[in-house]
Amino acid sequence: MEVENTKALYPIGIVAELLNIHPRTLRIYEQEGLIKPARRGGKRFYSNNDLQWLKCLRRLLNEDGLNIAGVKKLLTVAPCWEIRGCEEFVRKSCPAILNFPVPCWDLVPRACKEKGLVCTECEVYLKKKNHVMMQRCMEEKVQDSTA
DNA sequence: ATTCTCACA
DNA sequence: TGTGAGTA
Repeated sequence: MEVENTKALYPIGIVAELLNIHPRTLRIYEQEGLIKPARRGGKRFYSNNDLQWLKCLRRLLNEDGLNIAGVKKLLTVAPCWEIRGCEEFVRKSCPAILNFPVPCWDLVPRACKEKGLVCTECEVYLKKKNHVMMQRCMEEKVQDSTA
């Protein structure tokens, strides 16, 4: 049965235990804008989508040689909906990438625009590349590194 | 019992 | 990144 993956259910302690990530680290990820857990009464609560994203983030950070800055960059240049041509109603119910710090549908390729530069090819290339990376990452079966 | 923020190593 | 302090 498909429950709401967007519902914030887990407090930071549970998430930390489930993913073996120090609470401090989780807070830093949030501080860096890489994750946006819900807030209830000043407390953080993560959804299943958040967990999935965290697993993906972990892989990006630990295995794919990316750092926080790198992941941030990735997120700023990956308007997947534009690449896939998703309708608005599709975007709003996208199960994979949903609880991102910045909703994917709000992302706008701005790197070049701000500079008044028009490197369309480069932009498209990056978007596709990022899209593929994100898709693969989110789809991957994550093996808990429960050491 | 838990989490929060902040400072410090 | 991880810990300890002092709260809420």
